[in-house]
Amino acid sequence: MSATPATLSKRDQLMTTACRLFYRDGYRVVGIDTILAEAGVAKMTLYNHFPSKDDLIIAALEKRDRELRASMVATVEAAGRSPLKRFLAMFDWLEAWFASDEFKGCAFIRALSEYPEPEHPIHQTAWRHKLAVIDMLTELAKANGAKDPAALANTLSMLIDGAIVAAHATDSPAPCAAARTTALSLLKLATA
Amino acid sequence: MSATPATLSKRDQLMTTACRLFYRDGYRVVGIDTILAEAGVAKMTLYNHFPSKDDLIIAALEKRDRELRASMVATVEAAGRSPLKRFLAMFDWLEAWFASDEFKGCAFIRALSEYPEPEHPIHQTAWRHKLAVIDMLTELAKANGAKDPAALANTLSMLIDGAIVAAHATDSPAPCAAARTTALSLLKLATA
DNA sequence: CGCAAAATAGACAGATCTGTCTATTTTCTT
DNA sequence: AAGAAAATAGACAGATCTGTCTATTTTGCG
Repeated sequence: MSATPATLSKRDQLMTTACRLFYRDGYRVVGIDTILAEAGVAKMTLYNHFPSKDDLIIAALEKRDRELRASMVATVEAAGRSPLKRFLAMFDWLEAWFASDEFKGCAFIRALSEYPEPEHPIHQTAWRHKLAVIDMLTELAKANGAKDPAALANTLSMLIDGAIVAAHATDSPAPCAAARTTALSLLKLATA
Repeated sequence: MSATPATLSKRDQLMTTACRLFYRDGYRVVGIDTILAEAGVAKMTLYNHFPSKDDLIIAALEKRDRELRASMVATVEAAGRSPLKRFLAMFDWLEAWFASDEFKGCAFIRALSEYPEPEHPIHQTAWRHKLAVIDMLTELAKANGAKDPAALANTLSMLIDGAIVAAHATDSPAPCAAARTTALSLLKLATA
């Protein structure tokens, strides 16, 4: 059994920096050398851990997926036991994210955009994140008594993605309010 | 007054090819030389018409904006005078687009994604297209008696953007149906 | 301590990119 | 037909990119 190293492993340093730079600037525009310099890691260390830049991008996306969903879950859990409060907590989470300084839209939509071929591994990795979020929304819809939780979750996911795009495009958290109001209306319709 | 040339001007040949390749593959990944070779145009001709690649991208986006909106308007007009039919025609348009072979998501969302800085001219050009579509939706909402047409149009725009992302990610026109159903529900709510 | 594994710096290949320049040819207009 | 404007091919600069290789140093572990 391998002991946990006191300092972050080189692999983790690499992924943390890659995650940040890819999200801030883009996937194609950020070069390997920039990440290496900022992470303080040698090039061969990168290529010992990842076969190619694309694999690093995929690892960064998977890392971000884990972190974002853990953060969503934490916010939902903190909202208590009321299904409606838990449902609305997703939009609190969204609003806080939109208002944060680092917000630059959705890393996964942006990955889908930069790698538009459906067969591309990066494209598929990005979509898996959306599916995982839809699963979360389905659970919330179910807990709120929606008649077709999966259908509602799909629609909510679209609404949220549109809000993210609008918030990014306008550099404003305002679209969250419209999304929240609409989501509430749709939830009422789905339980009526 | 300049006579209209029988053949397409070099500028137009360039923009048509650029538009197609940028949409198919992406903005950063497509090089100038590729566009020039495919368009059959010399490099200096490009730089006599456009100061830089970014300006070509902006011109291509503006061209696509004009074409897409003209196509939307044509579909809406062809739907006749019934405000509801005209409203729903937008989703017919969307569905046909999703089902087309060339469909690769929204060129403007993808431009926002590749140029995530809000100050970037390409970012702003892309957002102007979304604003123009929201204007169209506002008119349709008004004609259908929505109490707050602008608010409904904003929400519909988000829903549509989310549907485009989902259709692109899954390479399937299915998300359009959910968007259409939801749009109808929201329209009813907005007029009640 | 001593060895094996991991990480290092840095050169390197080979390709690609945007944008510039020149000298020549084609095209359009009068 | 003549002159002006537009377009051409192609070389070129200078930067950047991913990925490989080597020789050396650092690190972790028994």
